[in-house]
Amino acid sequence: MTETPKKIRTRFAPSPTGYVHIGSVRSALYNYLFARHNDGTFSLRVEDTDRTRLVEDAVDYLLKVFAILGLNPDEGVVLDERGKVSQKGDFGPYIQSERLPIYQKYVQELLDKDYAYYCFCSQERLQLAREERQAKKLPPMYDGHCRHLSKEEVEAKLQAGEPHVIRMRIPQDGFTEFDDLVYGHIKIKNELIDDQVLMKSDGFPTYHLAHVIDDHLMQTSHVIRGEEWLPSAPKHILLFQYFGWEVPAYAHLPLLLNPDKSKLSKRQGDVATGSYLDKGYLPEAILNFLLLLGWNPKTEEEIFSLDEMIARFDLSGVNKYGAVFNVEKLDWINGMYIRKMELGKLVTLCVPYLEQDGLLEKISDAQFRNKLTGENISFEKLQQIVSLEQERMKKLSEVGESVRFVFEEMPQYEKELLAWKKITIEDAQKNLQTIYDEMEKIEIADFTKENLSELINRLKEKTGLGTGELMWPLRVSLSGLKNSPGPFEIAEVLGKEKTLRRISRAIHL
RNA sequence: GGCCUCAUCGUCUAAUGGUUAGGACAUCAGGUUUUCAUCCUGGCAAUAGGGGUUCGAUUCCCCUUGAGGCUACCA
Repeated sequence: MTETPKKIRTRFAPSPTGYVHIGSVRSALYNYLFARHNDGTFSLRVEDTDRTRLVEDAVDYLLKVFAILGLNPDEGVVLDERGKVSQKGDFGPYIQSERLPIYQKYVQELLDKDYAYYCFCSQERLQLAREERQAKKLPPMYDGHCRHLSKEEVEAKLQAGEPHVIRMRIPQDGFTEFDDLVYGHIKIKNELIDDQVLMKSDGFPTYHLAHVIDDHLMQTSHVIRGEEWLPSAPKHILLFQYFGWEVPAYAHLPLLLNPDKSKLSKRQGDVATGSYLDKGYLPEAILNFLLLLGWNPKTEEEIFSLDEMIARFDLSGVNKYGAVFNVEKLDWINGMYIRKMELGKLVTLCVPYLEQDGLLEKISDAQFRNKLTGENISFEKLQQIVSLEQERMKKLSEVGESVRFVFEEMPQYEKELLAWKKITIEDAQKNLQTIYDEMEKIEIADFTKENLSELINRLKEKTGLGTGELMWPLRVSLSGLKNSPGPFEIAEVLGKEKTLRRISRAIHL
């Protein structure tokens, strides 16, 4: 008789605190990939038990970021067809603040079994006790003050309405151990585990209680979460045992680090996923980068589409040590994706950045207006403009600055820029005149980069001038820049009339 | 302080009880190119230290050192 293999169910359980930490996205990604790879379910549960840190609309924001990234949960808190936050699945509610009666029921069970007890200690007393223990160089754990209150005492205090919490009763001896899918066997002395608060005085559960109850009830098969939870995992194991429940598989993920190797934090850089998106990092590039921070495919491949990630991902490829979040590599990956991208899609993605930089105004999906000159621009023309930069961009936010010269009526630059190596400004202008005269003869319809290239080749032969002697001044006259795309491409995009106007201007500077 | 975890180029990482310790990013040099970018070629660059085990250790064990995490009625 063979058992049906257990359905793989993973979850991502964020707290709605207002922004989406890039490290959370990596955790979510690994959960997502693991579930997908195993034909399982990926769900999202909102952990809003800390009432003091709630931020309005945080869940809505988080789900939108996840939708952009393509990490939509199958179950739990999701965005419905109309883009509204809703819940889906058989194990709801998926928002912890809506599950209070459930936690109360189970914590009562713990109380009944004497695996938990009421604690009436004030915050001040706890603070003092902690300091005292620290002064004696003892671990700053709860001192067990309320551990042995009699039933009567507890009853009396409860009757009197004294504020209280419920703590977990940890065995004084023995060990708690478990096997982590990443870190291997973990074993810890019970005497070193604190009598953790399970239920706070406001009636909300702590993370520890809620995690165990929810992940049991929601049939989570694999808990994949950050390494910061490793030290408290034994408490969770113990709780599962207290309830008599099967312990899920745990996989703790190494932390993402600042350049100085401390835990990735706001102070030392950008940790808000939204700001990477705003800067023009592509969702697929962000995921690809995050994938490689802590996981490797055991081959030398580095660029993976989401489908490839799903096909390849497994927990055995996860590293044990933290990885520095190194933006240079992200830039490279992003550049790779931009270069590979279909031009039309790239244009669509660039439009908001061009609008933001005040270069472009969108009239319809196919019609735009150059805000600097008031001219109309077709989608096709915009494609030509963007293609000038496709190979050169690292992130979308750079597009405006690099193509601004195309939008301008006339680029502004110092005439000295026309000079190149031993070519003086006057030489450059003379060469430009030669080019101008030849270009003028080309029909508007034939004003293509191929024909222009041919033209310059002809001129080189005819005049004996070197490539750079013609190209450098031409490029500067058209772009006004020290570094820019090639002059033929620019000329084609500008068209004959504007090209000639710009050359003429350079000649008469 | 206590507990837990980790340790290969600057960074992300691969590899094996026997390799010239591999790849990528970054960097440097050269080529292509009017410039920058792309692209191509090449260079620099690592097993933290000390003990074991072993014919042989970067790999296995121990210690030291270093780094990080946790140590809340936050998650």
